[in-house]
Amino acid sequence: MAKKFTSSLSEEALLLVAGRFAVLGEPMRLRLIQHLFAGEMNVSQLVDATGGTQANVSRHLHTLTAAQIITRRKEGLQVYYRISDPTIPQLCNLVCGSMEQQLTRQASAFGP
Amino acid sequence: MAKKFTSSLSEEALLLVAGRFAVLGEPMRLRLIQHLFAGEMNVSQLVDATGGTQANVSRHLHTLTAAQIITRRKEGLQVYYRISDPTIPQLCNLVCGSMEQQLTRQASAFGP
DNA sequence: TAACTACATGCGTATATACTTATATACTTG
DNA sequence: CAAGTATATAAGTATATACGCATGTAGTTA
Repeated sequence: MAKKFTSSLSEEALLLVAGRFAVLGEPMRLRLIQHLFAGEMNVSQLVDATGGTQANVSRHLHTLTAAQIITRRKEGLQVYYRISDPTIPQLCNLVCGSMEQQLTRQASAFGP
Repeated sequence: MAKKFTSSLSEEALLLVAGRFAVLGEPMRLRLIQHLFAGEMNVSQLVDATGGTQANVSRHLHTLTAAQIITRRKEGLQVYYRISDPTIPQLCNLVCGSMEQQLTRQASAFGP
């Protein structure tokens, strides 16, 4: 059984969890993740898809890889990345739904 | 039906989602959230519980309130905060479980 | 081997933000 | 009203990090 965050956690574990949230807290990284939901892509494809510079995309991919959110697969000259952590889509959808609900509720405060 | 992050999202929505992750990406804020899982607490109690300064705790509580993760209830001289977004515990536990699994897998790479 | 392509990385700069100190505000009580 | 308490905020500093530019490295092809 997995240890639950809600029932007290060591400071060290808390820092790890915060680190993971922080990794997901950058728009460019989230953009990369979003594109990777469609399936495996190489760096050039991600550069085109996101409109970022090659250097910046590469760096963020490194960060995501270090966080074990995505994995690297080298094929000749290209490097393909894909999402390796199955909780990432759940996580994103959970947040997305929560945000939508918040905004809907706020919007309804201005009328029916 | 809530819009899913996994099926393409507007840039604006993506920024909002990133912002929420970023809010959860600070250790002190996560520490406050963790203590609030036990129930409603006022600022002084949170200062004691976390060991932070009053000013810093107050600022982070403001950030969490702005993100609609917690709500403020003023009672006389004290201000009580509590978690208002029900997805927060789910979110934290999801990440926590994922981290644990990662580390367990890594640990097992060093032998049985 | 030379030239080329895809990706990674070192370094500098700009910017965001966490934290501290000091002070302000809001409420209570004498 | 004065003094005290709980919380918020303003201003300054320190630090982290995202980004751009330049360059390095790995692999391919001529």
